[in-house]
Amino acid sequence: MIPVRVDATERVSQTMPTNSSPNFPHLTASCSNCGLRELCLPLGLSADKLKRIDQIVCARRKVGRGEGLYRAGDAFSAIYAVCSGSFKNKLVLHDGREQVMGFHISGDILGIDGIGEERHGCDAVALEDSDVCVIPFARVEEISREMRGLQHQFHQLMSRAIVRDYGVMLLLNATAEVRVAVFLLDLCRRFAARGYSASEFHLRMTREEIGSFLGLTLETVSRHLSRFHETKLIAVLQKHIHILDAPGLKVIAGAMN
Amino acid sequence: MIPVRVDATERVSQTMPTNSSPNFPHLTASCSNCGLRELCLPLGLSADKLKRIDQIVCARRKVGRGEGLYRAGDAFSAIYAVCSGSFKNKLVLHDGREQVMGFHISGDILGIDGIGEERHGCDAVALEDSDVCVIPFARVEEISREMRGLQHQFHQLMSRAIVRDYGVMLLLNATAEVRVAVFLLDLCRRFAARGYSASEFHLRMTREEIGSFLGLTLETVSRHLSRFHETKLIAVLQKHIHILDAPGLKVIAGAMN
DNA sequence: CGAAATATTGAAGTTATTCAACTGGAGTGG
DNA sequence: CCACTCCAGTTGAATAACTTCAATATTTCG
Repeated sequence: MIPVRVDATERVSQTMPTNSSPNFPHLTASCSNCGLRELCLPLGLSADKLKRIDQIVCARRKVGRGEGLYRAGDAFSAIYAVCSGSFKNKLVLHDGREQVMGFHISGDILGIDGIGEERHGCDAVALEDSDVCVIPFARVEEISREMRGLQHQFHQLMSRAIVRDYGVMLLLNATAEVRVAVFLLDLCRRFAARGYSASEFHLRMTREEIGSFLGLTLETVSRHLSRFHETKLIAVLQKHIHILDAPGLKVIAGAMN
Repeated sequence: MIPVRVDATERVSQTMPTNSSPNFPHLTASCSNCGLRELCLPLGLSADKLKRIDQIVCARRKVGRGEGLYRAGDAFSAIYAVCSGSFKNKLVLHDGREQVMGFHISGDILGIDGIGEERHGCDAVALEDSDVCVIPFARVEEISREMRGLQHQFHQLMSRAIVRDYGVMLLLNATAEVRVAVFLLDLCRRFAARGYSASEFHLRMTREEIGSFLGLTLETVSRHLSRFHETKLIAVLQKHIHILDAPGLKVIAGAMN
């Protein structure tokens, strides 16, 4: 099935898909029928193993735009798989400023930062109306003890989160131009992996949130987006982004690693 | 037992301790007798459970100063617990520059970034002659399936690595002065947790390596160390650091979170 | 519709980097 | 043992990059 370009607003606000395209998760809280299984926790598990972990998801939960899924300090009991929509992970600093630690879209797992201290280490806030699968962590550990496939998959998932963080650290030592370029390309890559258009998308986050994540001011983000627009690397219209010259962006981003 | 101030050179070059102080790991590759068990993988496990995981460590390995424990791209098969000495984790960028991702001392676990892709994601290089316990990862998973205590401990360890990375990301958005202050205080804290002096220590890494880690140039690191020296927050003599006014440093560092 | 939030753009100011000169130790070999 | 060299570190001056402050435009949402 060839992924078709779908308007971002349509795409993400559609909570009840009418087909079984891999782009759209079923509403049922069952991994074996979920369109996201190749991106999410069950990645790489065979069909019969999938059946066994269907019981891992305890419930679906809707989170409205701007609502929190969990907050820093909340007792940790479950991790969450994003089914639809998107989230930011953020920290509120002592002076009230907010630091964005990452953005998450469908297929991503949220909340593993809570395991270490038995409470969540940051806030997860929905950037739009979203759905998550609630996965009680005790159940992950329980089934992991019985199924080495799931156990290993979960370990890989945590390890990859660490490697991703390495990437963020690298990013934070690059110039503002490089940071913005890498940010855009990273979004492209993630959308593409989900069958969405990699060349055109809606930013669900504000310039301020992007800036916070990239360690820049919102003005700097805006300026570099404008510059990319001027140099015809992208077309920006508010939150609509159209990638016109991905190779060109990659040249800029390539200055990093 | 009150931790006594030990000269850093003495402390770290001493490979065969003569007592059973918690400061010094025994040479035997057995967790139940290891002085680091409260900092390392076995943290929180009861004595009888400790016995069961004694088999988890496969061997000890010595790594000479400047030698690599593993390199980015190496096939992943084991994680490592630092017994003595210290390491840097680094990435070599396409242009040959080196990016330091972190520093690790005794009790720290190295290599978990390799789980996700089955190969190591960065280089681990000894900053001085060091010893590690080699822990085959297959054995970690195997014993984890049988012992929920170890399983949970390992999950917490990975989760904490992620939270630590959050801290690094925060740090990289702070001013150079704050970064250097936080770096020093973090070293203090980690040394103190191991029973070493928190107020006086030897830096095993160069200014360039500190700068790389903190996202600063070596000159900027040097300048801020000098400024802290001038303002009597610390006394610097080459790689010897004496913390004179930890509260003062904390005030500066506090500007972060 | 109107208020509040978000985004853009310019100018001035601050901070860290770059380039460069110099100092001091550690290690080497005569 | 001393001279030599190399590497690490310090310090200064000029430059570049990002931030801050400010004004204005645009959009979103109640």
